[in-house]
Amino acid sequence: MATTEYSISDLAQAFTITPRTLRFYEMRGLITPKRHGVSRVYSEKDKVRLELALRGKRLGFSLEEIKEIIELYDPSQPEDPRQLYFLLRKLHQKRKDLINKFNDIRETLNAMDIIEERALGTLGKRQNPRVNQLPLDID
Amino acid sequence: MATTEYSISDLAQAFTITPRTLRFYEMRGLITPKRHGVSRVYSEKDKVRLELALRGKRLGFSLEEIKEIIELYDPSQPEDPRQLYFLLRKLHQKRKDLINKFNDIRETLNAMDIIEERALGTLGKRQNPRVNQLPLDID
DNA sequence: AATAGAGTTAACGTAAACGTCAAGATAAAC
DNA sequence: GTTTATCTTGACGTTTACGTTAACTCTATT
Repeated sequence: MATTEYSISDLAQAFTITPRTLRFYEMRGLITPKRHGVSRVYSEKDKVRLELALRGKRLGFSLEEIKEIIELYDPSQPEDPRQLYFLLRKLHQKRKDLINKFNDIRETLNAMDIIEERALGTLGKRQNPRVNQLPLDID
Repeated sequence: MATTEYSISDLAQAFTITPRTLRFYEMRGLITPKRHGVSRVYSEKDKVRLELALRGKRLGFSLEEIKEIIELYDPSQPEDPRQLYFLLRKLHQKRKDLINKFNDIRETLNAMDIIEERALGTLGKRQNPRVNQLPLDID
């Protein structure tokens, strides 16, 4: 397996962010690439963490919250059951956060449906109500 | 009907924000309460707009984006069909934004499921996989 | 050997979204 | 009629999440 590695500008281009963002995320402890001499070398795992970070950002999480979420993904499984239980509790907490956001989305979409119907009504048109508001493959 | 009205601190307490936030949102054009003398008086409609704003904030929208969303809700229906079509296009755009966020949530939840299963596996437990990750009353 | 290209740290700048005084107006309560 | 509470408008401060030079280093050519 060809353990792929990336330079800072590789990742920056791939995700249309700037190198500065990657250095900043590193400063905040989100990603910690190894170094080749002084230059940063990003692994596939680092890339995954970056993806997670950017998803979190799109959802409005702070970098601190994102760091907590990312740390859940750490494949270095702890042996200590207490740490595992701690992980599970954190997991459930973050799941709640996400479900709350999901509900916010749903309510906003519902309200938008009403607006659309009203607008369509004013336009004198008619159409099948409440369709395609969410992708249907929810699970 | 008892057209309910609210003071700035009424709304602040109700939503656990500060008056400063309400004044700031007004400055940015999100809410425009009428005045009793010099004091702000918030209507039921203003309250609704505030709820929308806070939902948008929880989802990570900027105040500018939130303003756009809120304006969609304006019950003063335009007569001009071109404006209505414009409204409909905007509506679809915002829906897309929301659906993107929804997909981000779903992917994060899926990844969390995997982590949980791994942790439970390490704990030597077993359980019904992939349940209760989202509220079931999606529509 | 000089030049270009990509990387580095350090430091200051900035936009967004408020927080935090300060100083005054106003209305209600005593 | 004066304290008390609540409001107002500035105006400056703060945190987050980067942007933007600046000054250097290090290979990699040419």
